[in-house]
Amino acid sequence: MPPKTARIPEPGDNGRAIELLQRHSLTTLVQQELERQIVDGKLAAGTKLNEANIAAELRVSRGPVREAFRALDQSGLVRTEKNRGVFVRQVTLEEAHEIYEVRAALDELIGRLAARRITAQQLARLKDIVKKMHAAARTLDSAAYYPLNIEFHEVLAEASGNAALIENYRRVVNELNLYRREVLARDSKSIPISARNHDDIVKAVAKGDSALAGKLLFDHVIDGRDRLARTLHPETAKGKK
Amino acid sequence: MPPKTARIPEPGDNGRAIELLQRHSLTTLVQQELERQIVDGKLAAGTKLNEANIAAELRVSRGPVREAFRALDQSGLVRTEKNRGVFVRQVTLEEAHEIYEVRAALDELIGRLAARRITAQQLARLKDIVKKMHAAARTLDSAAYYPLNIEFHEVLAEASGNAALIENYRRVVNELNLYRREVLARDSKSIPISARNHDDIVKAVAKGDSALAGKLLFDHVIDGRDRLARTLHPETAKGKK
DNA sequence: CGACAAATGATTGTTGACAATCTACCATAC
DNA sequence: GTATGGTAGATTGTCAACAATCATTTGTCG
Repeated sequence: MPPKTARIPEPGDNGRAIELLQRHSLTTLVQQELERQIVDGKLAAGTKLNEANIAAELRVSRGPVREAFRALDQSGLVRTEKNRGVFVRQVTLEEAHEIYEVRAALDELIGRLAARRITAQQLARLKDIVKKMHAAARTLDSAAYYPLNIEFHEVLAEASGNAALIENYRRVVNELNLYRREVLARDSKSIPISARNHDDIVKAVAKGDSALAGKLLFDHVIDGRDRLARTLHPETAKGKK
Repeated sequence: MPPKTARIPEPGDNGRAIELLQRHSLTTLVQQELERQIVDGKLAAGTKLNEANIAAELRVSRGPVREAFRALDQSGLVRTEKNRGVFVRQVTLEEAHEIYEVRAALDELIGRLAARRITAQQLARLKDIVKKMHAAARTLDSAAYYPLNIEFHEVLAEASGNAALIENYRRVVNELNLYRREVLARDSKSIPISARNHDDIVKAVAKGDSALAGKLLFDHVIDGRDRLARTLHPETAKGKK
């Protein structure tokens, strides 16, 4: 009589690789590739995406490309015009203004939850990132600062322990990248301010002060938005309520 | 050199109807139809969606159906398993718990913004809805109360004046409908509490008290979540922090 | 010379067919 | 009787061809 030979493939198996290959269809691969190129800025905002060309480049037929377009449309990275094609989404100043508010609300929740749930390991990572941030701030090195900023908020989001929140946060940040990309380097003056903000946020989270961490993050995002807006349009910014 | 003959069709045209027909491709129509059926509950959570069957029912080929699936997948209404098909998404208790928190954060922002920007007309609509709510609450008529509740929050969202926020709000609420649908009628006891909440919210918005309106809405959503959770799982709820 | 109209080329929208994969059932061996 | 292996049917993944629509150019008329 054979004993229970229920074979559960242990993780670390090569079954891991098999599973990945099985889950990825051409549609998802095309989607990921296009998303990468858009977020990285290799496909500039407003660029027209030609189905046939992309299909030829990626060596697939138009079907998977079209399906990937629908997914990207829904996630806000491209906009579709019937019989005209799909274009990398242009985010106007007004839209970005609105999206920043949404991000602020999400980040506020991230702060509140992270203050309660963050692990010692995650907190150590944050402190390490902040340390590097101050180094970059001293030389106003925006090229070094920018990825640190991304990473800081990403770690914080993960520390919230809320998968739905993380997902929404990432989508919104992706949309904002479409707006922010072109104007990154211009805003080096505000780096020291931003770096100090992160200091305070880490302290609040470390203390477990949920309300304070939330409020600091909300204000941090809104301040960043307004600094960026002033950098882009110095004349119109001051009168804005 | 292209002569700038930018022809702008004036609004109020009959071009309005034409424009709608021009914008809707089969893919978008299929997407809207499926979304309607899912949110209405005609397609129960977990249902397998057969490409060929749906294509036959809607008298289109499989292509547009597949594209609609990708869009619905990205918006969280269905989940896709490679070579197995797409299924109406099942939202577990834990996921719903998380999504409710995201909704609470979005609603908090809605409250803050609406308190500043709401028009007299919108405020009148809210008061009218609340009046009807109290009528439904007196008889614990959950069938009448539910659509009023939807409408109340929809009007409030529009009053926020933030298109990106409204969009995110609707997506999250759509996801929650997948969870809430099955258990609506059970929770009639908490209707009076919910109705009083709406009273307070309207007052805060009318006063223009941004912070209070936000806090009331946040708590309102979280309270609703917890009441629903207690109704579903009376035993596990009390120990929850 | 400029404006309108028709035709041409390019691109998207849709469809049906083929290939790959999974599910269910049945036969066979122990 | 249970378990293993294989086969048949159904379903999804991908592709290429056809139809519809849009953009551009060319030609004609005023």
